Amino acid sequence: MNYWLMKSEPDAFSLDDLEAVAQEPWDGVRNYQARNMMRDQMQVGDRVFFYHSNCKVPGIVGLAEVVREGYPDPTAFDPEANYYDPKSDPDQPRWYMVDLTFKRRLKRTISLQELKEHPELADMPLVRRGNRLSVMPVSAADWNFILGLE
DNA sequence: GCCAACGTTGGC
DNA sequence: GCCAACGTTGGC
Repeated sequence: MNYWLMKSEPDAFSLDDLEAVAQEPWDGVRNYQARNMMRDQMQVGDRVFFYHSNCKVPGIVGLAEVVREGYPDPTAFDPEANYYDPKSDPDQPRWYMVDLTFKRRLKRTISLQELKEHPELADMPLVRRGNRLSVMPVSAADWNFILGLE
């Protein structure tokens, strides 16, 4: 089993939104590194930190789980969709996604600021300057350490 | 293949 | 709203 952190802007899709649905296709990711992780590495049962970005207090707000492994993102083929990519061919899809489900909300938000205060987490891509990946791996040690902060 | 221009992300 | 960091695009 692997651990991940996935970012979402709460104005667009929040943890509450995830809780309200049985299963959510994580469509719209248009970054190759993130695509590779979703397509090649994420497995059913993997645990996910759900992170709110671009908001008042950015941080980890809850836990999710992968319930469907990587498959082609259909929004890339839809000219009406926000994330339409004419270069993604259904016969050779460029973009992939996974499905997530809500597990639970954290008792409190573990903010980015707080995460940065712990030297134990200094190697996390999340706390590195300029990091923009919306999907990133989390080590088991970091996963457990962060849950211990809750 | 280089790199300038441009668009996006996301913390602050 | 600002702007630094980064990815992508496209001319050459």
